[in-house]
Parts: sequence; C-alpha cells; structure tokens
Amino acid sequence: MTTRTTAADTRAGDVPVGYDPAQFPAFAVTVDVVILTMAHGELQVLLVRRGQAPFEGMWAIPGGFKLPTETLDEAARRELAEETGVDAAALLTQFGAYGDPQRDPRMNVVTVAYLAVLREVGAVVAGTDAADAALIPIADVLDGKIELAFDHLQILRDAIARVRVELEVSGIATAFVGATFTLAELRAVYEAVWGVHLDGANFRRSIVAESGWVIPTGRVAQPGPAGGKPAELFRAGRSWKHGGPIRRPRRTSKGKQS
Amino acid sequence: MTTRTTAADTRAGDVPVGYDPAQFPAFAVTVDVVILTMAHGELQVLLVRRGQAPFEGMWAIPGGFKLPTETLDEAARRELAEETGVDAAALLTQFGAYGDPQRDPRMNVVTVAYLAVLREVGAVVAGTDAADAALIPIADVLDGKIELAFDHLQILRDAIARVRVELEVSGIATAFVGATFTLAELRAVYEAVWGVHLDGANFRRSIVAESGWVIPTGRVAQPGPAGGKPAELFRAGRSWKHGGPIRRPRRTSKGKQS
DNA sequence: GTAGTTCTGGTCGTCATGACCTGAACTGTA
DNA sequence: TACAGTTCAGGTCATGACGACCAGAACTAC
Repeated sequence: MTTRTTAADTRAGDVPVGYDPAQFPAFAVTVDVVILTMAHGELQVLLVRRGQAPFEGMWAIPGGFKLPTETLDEAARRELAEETGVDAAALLTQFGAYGDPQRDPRMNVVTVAYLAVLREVGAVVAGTDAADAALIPIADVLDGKIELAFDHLQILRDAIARVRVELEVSGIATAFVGATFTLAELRAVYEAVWGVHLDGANFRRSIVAESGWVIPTGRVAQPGPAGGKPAELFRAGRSWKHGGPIRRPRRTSKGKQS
Repeated sequence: MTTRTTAADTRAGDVPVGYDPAQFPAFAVTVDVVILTMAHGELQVLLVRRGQAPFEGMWAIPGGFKLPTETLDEAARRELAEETGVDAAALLTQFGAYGDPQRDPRMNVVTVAYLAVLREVGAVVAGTDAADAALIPIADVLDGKIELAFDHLQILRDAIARVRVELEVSGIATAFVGATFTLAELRAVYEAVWGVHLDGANFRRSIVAESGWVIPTGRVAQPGPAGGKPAELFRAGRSWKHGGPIRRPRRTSKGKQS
C-alpha cells in the first residue's frame, strides 16, 4: 500500500488513459458451462468429446472464448444455446474462475465457469452428433471411470458443490423438472443432489408449508408402470431466486446415503 | 453443437497446438479483493482512493493485474498481502468474475473478485498513508453515501451476499475475530452480517452444542468499561471450512432488523 | 379379485429454538 | 462500603419443525 514498483503491483485503476495493451499481461478468457440434468434418477452432466490434442479423445466441459463485445453472462448464454439450443439466461449461475497458468498446456487461459440446470437435455443431445456430446452420470466422473481434460474434474466438483448449496439457499430445484411436475419428481432432485433419502410425506409437508413455492395445477399425472395413486401436478411458483423451501438435513435421515 | 463457423464458436480445446495468440481475443485479467472486517460493531470494507482518471477521487476495491506466472488464488494472496501485510491464503474466498466490456472505460478487463475476512485491519491501515486507504462502513457504501468506481458497488454487494451465505454453510465467523474471543464478540459478527438480533444465551447454547467448533481456553476476558461478569475466552476449533455452527434464522427473531 | 405400488394425509415423539428469568461477577458512583 | 447498572452463564418453558411411521386412496399388473 505504500510504494509500488513492479508492473505487477500496478493497480488497474492506475493505468493511464492512453495505454498500450501490450504493456499488460494478456490472457485468453473462456467460458465453460457445466450443464446438469436429471436422467434415470441420477444427476448427469453434459460433456463433449475432444477431437484434437491435447487430451484428444477425452471428455470435457463445453465452453468457448468470450468475445470482447459481450459480458461473461452473455458468453455463457451463447455457449449454452450452442450446446443445447436452450436460450435462457435465468438458468445460468456463475460459480468459479480458474486461472492456473498450467491449466492449458498451449496458452495462458483464464476460464469462468457457469452452472446450468436443465430438464430433458437428452432429447437435445440426441439431435446432435452422438459421438460429440453425451450425458454422463456424475458418479462415473467422480469415481474416475470417465477422465476429464484440463482441470475440468475440479470444475465439475465445484459445480456440484455449488448446486448442493444453491438447492438450499435459492431452491433451484424446480429448474431440474418440467413446467409441471409431481412432488416425487421434485423430491428425487433433492435426493440425487444431496445424496440423502427424504420421506415423501414429510417432504410434501415442508413444500406445501412454504406457501407459494409450488402451485397445484389441479391436474394429476399418469401413474408409472408400477401403478400407484396418481400424483398431483404442480408448477413452479415463486421464483427460485428468493430462498429455498427446505433445508438440507444435518443429521442424515435413515435410508440411502451418497 | 453441429457446425462451428465463427471464431467465437471455436472451442478452447479446438485450438491447434501451434497457435497464434493474436488470433484470439485478449483480455487484461485483474484480481480484486474485498477485505471485510468488524469495527465499532459494524461491518466495514477496506477501500482505496483513486488518484487518477477515470473515477479520480472515488473509492475503489483494491486489486491488481494477474501475472501470467501465478494462479488467481496466488494473485489474490499477493494483493491481500500488499494491501494489509497479511499473508494468509486460507482466508481468501473467490466469489465472482466480472467481464462487462464497458466496466473499464479504457480497456477490456475481466476481473476475478475475492473475499477476505480479517480482524483488526485498522492497525494495518493506520500504518499506511491514511489518505490512500480507509475502512468504510458498508452501510455508507450501500446507502450511496460513498460512491465506488467502476462496477465495484456491484462487486461489494455480491461480496456481502456471499459472506452471508458463507457464515451459514462454512462458518467463516471466527475469521472476523481474534485468536481468542468471547462469545459476545462472535455473536456480534453474526448479528452484523445477518442484520438480526440473536439472544446471547441461546447463541451460547447453539455454539457449544456444535462440539469442537470453539474451544474454551480457560481464561476470561477483561470486562468492558460498563463492567459485567468477565466472559470466557474461546479459540477457534474445527476448521471453518467444514460447516457452520448455527443457521441463519428464517423467521426473524424479534429485536433489531437490518 | 388380489397383490403390489405410489400418493396423500394423518399421528406421535423428539429435538431445536426463541423467549425469558435468575444468579454470578464485574464496573463505577455515592 | 453500599448500591445501581451491566454483562455473562446457566437454567426453564413453550412452541414448532422434523423424522419416523401408519393407514387409506387410487392406480397397474396378474
């Protein structure tokens, strides 16, 4: 705070108006989008397979360069649209930036990571080259069965940690399900992300007590192949930006555990 | 996901090995560190006064350029040490990246923002040029009494939102207080950050119930000028990275409200 | 028709928590 | 020294949230 001598010490604000861009360290800036979805009762991530070195043939999180004319959020939105066809800025949550000089062996690239939670990515992926992109269960990645390029394993880990918190503080859960959904579907989201078992009856009690969070549509869903009483259909109520309906249990309830 | 034509569509991974750096949009990357502390019962932020255009004379969050040889975390650590003399990577939490093309009128700068929670920044600040840096109550900034340069108001808002969550999910609270502290001091942190009133007796009950979170030292603190029974002194126990001791009350308890 | 399944609504007991109270231990002042 | 004021420590009490569990309703499959 006293004297600043090296270029590194120069504060951004101290740059003179007529600056020389080459005078400051330049970086490539990319945006990576971790696209999560629920499929077959599991949390899955959309990955693309790399066709070139380095890490050729390995899976990676989709992403691309930020343009000088767009914000980071806009870049993430563009990337999400390119990968899935979904154009929805509201679903994107920035959760981290990664700038290790060695993270890309070719050049010094800083990446900003976004989290996108979608329903039904499967149909979109199927429409593209299947060898190029696929939904992978996150368990397979975290277990090391699927190896990721660059530092993308760390990015994915951070994304999952973030969505776990987000589920509690913002209640992003309804983004995983469709426009209308049953409480069992919604509960499956919490169970898969948190890795806990939640009692259906208690879950219902908590959700409906959080007034306005979900809104009954009056219609009921088709029962599954196993039968059972048809479930009420709900739609998302109050925006999930303003607090979650239930809290992650501290003492884990009995039953399956992640 | 099908065909990629524009340069913007090119994925980072698709860059050939023998690349030309000028071929990709280059950005300056800076790291800004929001340094928060408690003083006079208020949450305060360390700000520096700008000496040059643009935004000359306005207050700004301290920061500087990332070097090509360091990670973002290292850059933040270096900046924190430069501003406060404190060298502690553990206190730094990355919470956001900002890349609006217009955020700096001179050049296209992407900044990565870090949160640092310290005790007793006052002594450090007093040792430097007082006109250059100062602790400002966040209320004065949020109220608009103090105007910030660039998009630093938004960055500060995000920092505060983050520390509120962090207090609950990671229990960063002990970073605000000294090596030893009373429960009243610790409680004041929660009250200031969350803007709620917490009953002292209930607070004690919750904290000591979270076994291992704080550890009694056996010593007692000097009572304040108003007297009162001397308070037990505690030290931080289990690392605050692994969950918080108390939860933010949902239904606000009666008393002062932020 | 029966068994199996799922959803809905309910009870019950436990535990967390907010509100409150009392005594202990200190300060400053009369 | 006596006393008022303050803070801390420990307790009680009532309410409410929540986990565990049960029973009936409504469906599918055999």
